[in-house]
Amino acid sequence: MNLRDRTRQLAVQEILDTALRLFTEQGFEATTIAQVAHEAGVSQRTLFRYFGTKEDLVGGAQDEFVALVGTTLREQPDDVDAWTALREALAAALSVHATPLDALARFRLIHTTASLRAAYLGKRVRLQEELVPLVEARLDGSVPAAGSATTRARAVLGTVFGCFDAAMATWLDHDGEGDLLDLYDEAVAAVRGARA
Amino acid sequence: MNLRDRTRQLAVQEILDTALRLFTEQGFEATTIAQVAHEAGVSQRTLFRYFGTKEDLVGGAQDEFVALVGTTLREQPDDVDAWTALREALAAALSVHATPLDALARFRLIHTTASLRAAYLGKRVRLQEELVPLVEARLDGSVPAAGSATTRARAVLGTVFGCFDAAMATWLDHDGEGDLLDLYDEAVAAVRGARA
DNA sequence: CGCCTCTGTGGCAGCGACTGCCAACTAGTC
DNA sequence: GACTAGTTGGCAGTCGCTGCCACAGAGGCG
Repeated sequence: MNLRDRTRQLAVQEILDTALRLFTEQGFEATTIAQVAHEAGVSQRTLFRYFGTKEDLVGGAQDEFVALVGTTLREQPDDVDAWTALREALAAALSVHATPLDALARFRLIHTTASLRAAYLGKRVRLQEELVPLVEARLDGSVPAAGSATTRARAVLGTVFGCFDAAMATWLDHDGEGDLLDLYDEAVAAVRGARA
Repeated sequence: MNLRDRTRQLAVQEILDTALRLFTEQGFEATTIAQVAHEAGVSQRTLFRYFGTKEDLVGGAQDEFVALVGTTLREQPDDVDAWTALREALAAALSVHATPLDALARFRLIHTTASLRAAYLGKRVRLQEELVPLVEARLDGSVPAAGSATTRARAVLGTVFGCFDAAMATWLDHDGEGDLLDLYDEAVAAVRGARA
């Protein structure tokens, strides 16, 4: 790896750390880009070259999350149904967070800041649309169903992510105690009923 | 009603019409607030006094929608279960749109513009949180369920709105043909199975 | 080792959304 | 008809974000 690449990676990490620190200390809105750039030791212009928007300073990890859901879903065997495959994808994506404590801080920041939450939701919606064909291929064909396959796939995706949000909200309410995936299972069970 | 109030209402309508026209003609991002204000015959400052953000120029109807879902849900008889009550609330909220054509244009604009979509999703998430206690009171208590009532209520809400999004996406794909509520029923059926 | 090239960086000016402040105006009141 | 109070508009300023250009330093070459 080049010297250039190494220094750049160092700068990126420094920016991310500084940003998360300042955002949690004094709030997202109250922190200016100029402040983050200055304290991280880079120019404002460079900061915007690395991260396109202020929200990306927090949501960078979310991009990995989104990407991982997609790749994991693709890797599932063909005979796994949509619900199971999506659950596996969420589980895999959640495992990227090194420490749950870091995840808690980051998720809470996103959850409590309007603009961050909006940015996150926007990315998620885009992910959902990407996954539609993948889910469509896994729909249970044994039971004749009404409506187009696309609508049904979208409904499954909306439900999965809706239940994931429900689990996340409760998880944050309880300060990250308990397993997020267990809460997700509870949420899905509440909607679909207990099944094998 | 005062003369003041009347002229103000007139100005508001003029601004809304101008905004929707310009947004659909040349796109949301490509249209500046200055342009809308000028063509509507008011100052920029006044425009921002009426509408806090650029997104509100489109999403104003969404606010009614959101409010109507809440009030309708509250008005449902106590013995109506959560799913049915929420369906009724959505149906009532959808009926506010005078012409489906206007609704189509507005929904499509929101659906295809990233920032508008993010703003809409943010508002909806807030609505969901408001509705949690109302749904919680309507959860089916006849079957013992795992997990906290709050989580289950959030899951139901997430699913309902997730399915609504699925229906909306398909509805927009088909240029607004068919009944949105029928599509919603299809989506819910795909998730929960056909029930009485 | 010295030179050259080329990528990456920083500064600057500028745009657009949005806000606070103040002055001018005018609808409502007595 | 004058006074008051709420409305409006303009101005300046902040903040996120972008295009442009000059410069420095890293990587490749003889």
